[in-house]
Amino acid sequence: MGTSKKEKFEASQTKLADFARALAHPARIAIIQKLAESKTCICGEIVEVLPLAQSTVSQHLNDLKEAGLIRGEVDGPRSCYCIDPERFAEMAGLMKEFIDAIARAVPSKKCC
Amino acid sequence: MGTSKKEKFEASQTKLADFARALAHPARIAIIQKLAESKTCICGEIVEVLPLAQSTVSQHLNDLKEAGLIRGEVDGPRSCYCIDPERFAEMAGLMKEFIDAIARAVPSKKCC
DNA sequence: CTCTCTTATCGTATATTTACGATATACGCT
DNA sequence: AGCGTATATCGTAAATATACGATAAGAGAG
Repeated sequence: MGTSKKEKFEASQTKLADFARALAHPARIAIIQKLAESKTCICGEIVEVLPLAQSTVSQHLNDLKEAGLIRGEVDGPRSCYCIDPERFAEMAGLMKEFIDAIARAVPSKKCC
Repeated sequence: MGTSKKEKFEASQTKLADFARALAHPARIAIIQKLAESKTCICGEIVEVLPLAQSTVSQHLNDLKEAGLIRGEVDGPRSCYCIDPERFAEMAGLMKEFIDAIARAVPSKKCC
């Protein structure tokens, strides 16, 4: 019964959760940071930086691609990954909106 | 070999990943939103809103507690959960910093 | 054409997450 | 003391995530 019941929630909540999920591993955080700071990126540079096997890094890259945060073009021997600016901005907006809404509501309260 | 190697990454990356992990499920997003909008919260109201069993909700609440985002005081039959303002602000700050740093670096680039 | 280099995919092992029902616990009330 | 209500915990099952080595696939060099 360990099936996730994400479809029972509001779309905005699921979308935000998916974004958070994509960031829920330090390797994926590191990958995004690395992609942001370097211009044209190949996978090799990323593998060198991370303390993980090449296949594992490739899997994390694929996770980020499925989440829509990065785009990757396979150019034969070396492939080019880069951040998808529109999608990232969309996700970032959702996250900030969420954070601000909570922060706005919370400080006015005394617990119990 | 499915052991997570989080200890091999930078502390800031791991911390951000942990925060994202806490938000990586729509139920936990919904719980935080509900806690923010209601004053003194008891678990019962949360269980009623979510499409999940009581024990599952309790588990999600515990996840959020372990992440430090909420505090919970067990008051016998009804317990009081509320958002931890300092911790939430800390996490929110980290997340915004990350997002802004990426957003600042990305738009100036043409991919490949 | 073959060799090499780079990245992706497959197969597999283990850990973690998600979920539920059943049970335990803790307090308030009569 | 015993009952009812609300929450937590336990036990368990299934799905997913994490990681690695081995292998495949694809382009360029010789």
